[in-house]
Amino acid sequence: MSSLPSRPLSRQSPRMKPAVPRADATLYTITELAAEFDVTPRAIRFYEDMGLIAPARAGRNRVYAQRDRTRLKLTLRGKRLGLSLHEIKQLVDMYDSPSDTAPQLQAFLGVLAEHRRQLERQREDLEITLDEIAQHEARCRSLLAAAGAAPAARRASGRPRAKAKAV
Amino acid sequence: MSSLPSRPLSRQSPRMKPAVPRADATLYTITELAAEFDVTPRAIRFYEDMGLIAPARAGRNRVYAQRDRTRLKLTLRGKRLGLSLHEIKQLVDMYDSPSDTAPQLQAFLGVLAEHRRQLERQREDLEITLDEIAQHEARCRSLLAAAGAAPAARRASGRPRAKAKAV
DNA sequence: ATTCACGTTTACGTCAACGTCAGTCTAACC
DNA sequence: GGTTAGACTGACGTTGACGTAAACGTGAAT
Repeated sequence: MSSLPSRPLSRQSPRMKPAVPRADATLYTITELAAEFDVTPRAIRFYEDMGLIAPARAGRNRVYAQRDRTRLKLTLRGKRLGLSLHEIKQLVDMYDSPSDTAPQLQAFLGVLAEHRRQLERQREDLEITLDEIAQHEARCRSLLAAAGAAPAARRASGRPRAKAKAV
Repeated sequence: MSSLPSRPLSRQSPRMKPAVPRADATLYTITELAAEFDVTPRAIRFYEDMGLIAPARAGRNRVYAQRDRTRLKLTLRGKRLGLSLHEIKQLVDMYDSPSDTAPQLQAFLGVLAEHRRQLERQREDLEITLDEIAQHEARCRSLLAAAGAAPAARRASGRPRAKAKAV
């Protein structure tokens, strides 16, 4: 009944550029994707429930094409940015929606602008935080150097060399 | 019983550099901070429960000094970066902990390095996403321009000018 | 024929991060 | 002196994002 190819649903040959580059027909099972992106199948199914992915089916089983893989990738990237699944959906839905009417396009621009504002603020926060972390690291290292040079009780704990280079 | 000054717990004068710049003694109530940072008092109390802030008390009431205000600020910045309150605590705790012993400093460096890795990856994700958003915006605008120029039904909807400049 | 090894659905559990009440206290103002 | 305005302490509710367990199906290997 099912049309699933026996085992190697995804051919192991990694990059086999076809002569005619028609939309890469490589398919994946849910556990393959889960392993590749280091998430649980449960999470992937959950993203499907939330409308983020919509894989095809072979009988009961889910079959993921490149498009689905991409959407999953975008989803996880969004997660790393701290976006909610709802926000992520707003974004990934635009990636492959035709959306031709003017009002729709206007709405899209609105959403995009909002996300851009948020992400740009995040970028500021990020730079500041990374700067501060660098400062703390420098301070720690200089303290370690001072503590490692002064006391009589000197041990070979860790590496002897570590030149603190303040930023 | 309480030593709370009657009303203006926080003097409205914004920047009154004292001749002797001793650690800015300005104090804040919880609602003042809540208003300033646009969060609820409940959230601030929750952060206290999580060990992120530890304001002094005047009787039963919380009194926030500059140090507390700073930690709250750092907390909210961490939130915008998508960090958990636990992660945030790790970071802000380092901001004002003396921590002199070598093992402690080593541990700190480890935590800092980990956070830095995470944030640097996040920065990559951020740049990519912002790029993609810019592309989408450009595409939307060009579509709007094309749709606005062609059809007979032409409206004065929005601004007529908007030159899409692809990245 | 049975046993895996995966995959599926359904349902309930959990954890973080608060929101939302309810009841209380207290300083202040009329 | 009564009331009103903030602040406080529980305690329970909620939402998002899954984890976990149960019960079942199914092709492949032994």
